[in-house]
Amino acid sequence: MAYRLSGDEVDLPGFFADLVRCETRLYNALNDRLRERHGIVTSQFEFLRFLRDHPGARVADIAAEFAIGVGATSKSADRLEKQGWIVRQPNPSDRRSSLLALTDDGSQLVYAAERTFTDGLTTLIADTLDGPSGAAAVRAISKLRSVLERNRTGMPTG
Amino acid sequence: MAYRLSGDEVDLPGFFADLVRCETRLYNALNDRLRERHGIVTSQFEFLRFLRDHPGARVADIAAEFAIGVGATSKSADRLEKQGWIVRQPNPSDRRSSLLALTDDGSQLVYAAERTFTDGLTTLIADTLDGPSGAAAVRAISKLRSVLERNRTGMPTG
DNA sequence: TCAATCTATATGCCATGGCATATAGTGTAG
DNA sequence: CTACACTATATGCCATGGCATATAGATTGA
Repeated sequence: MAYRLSGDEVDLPGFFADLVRCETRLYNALNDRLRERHGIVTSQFEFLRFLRDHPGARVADIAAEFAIGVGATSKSADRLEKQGWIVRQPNPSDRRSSLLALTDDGSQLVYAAERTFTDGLTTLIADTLDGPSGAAAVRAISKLRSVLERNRTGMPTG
Repeated sequence: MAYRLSGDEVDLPGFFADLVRCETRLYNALNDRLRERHGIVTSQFEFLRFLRDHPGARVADIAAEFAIGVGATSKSADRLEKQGWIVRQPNPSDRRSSLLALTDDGSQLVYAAERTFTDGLTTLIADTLDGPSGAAAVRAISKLRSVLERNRTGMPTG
């Protein structure tokens, strides 16, 4: 009996290990599919999809969303820009930053990759998350994310 | 209504995003604590802890556990060996491989770091996973991991 | 036994991210 | 208006992991 919570006991290290293993394997599996069919990996798909849903986002906005550093985000944007999928547009209200936006190519890529991504995810985990206990898990992870974001947990320095 | 599962609907892309965000932020936050107090990061702690719990594991065993490539695992072992935390012992039954084991220093490190790790995790997520819905989530993630491992989902090539 | 094949690991090259730092631009107190 | 602090991004160096390949050792079939 390692932990005493109010009424339920949870093996937190075990839960963390499971969470990380799931994330790693799903990321790897989706990378394979996206790389083969679209020449991108999952992190790039997520970046492009965020930009589709938040046009004009700045580097700092993307760093905050994914909890990675602004330096890494800037370099990631460089690579996507070099591929012709995004552009940096001047920010009229602050010349230190740029507004990022998808190009037409980038937009088409996101929509095509989104099908691959969603289909892959469905194949990989839909059955397992089926039923009320799966739905409960989905809600609990969503709540955990909210708490971590509210507390600004795990934001990299740079 | 994006997906129809038997009785429940789950936003799989949303779930995946939440899962990845939680993993990233928890990993980052634990990295901060472990780096400051012990000079290691979470992936190294997990490697060392696995070796404590599975003495004599080979590189391939560790790669399978963490769903990373054997090349990456070999290099990770190099670094831990250089720090004096693990040793490669000759494998009497197969001279291609080595049996990995903790040194005394490595063993002490694991035990000290384990306290930091567990305490950090408790601070970060125990409250949020409290109660029956948290316990349900823990079970569901555990089940998801089992399914992914059984299917050998997302094992890297090399 | 021995060639062919398979296996376990190591290594090289590349991509990515963290952290530290540099630089340009912004805001502010006086 | 100007010095000073602050902010947003870019860049350099390092660590890590993926993938391809190399190599030593094991295994197998004739």
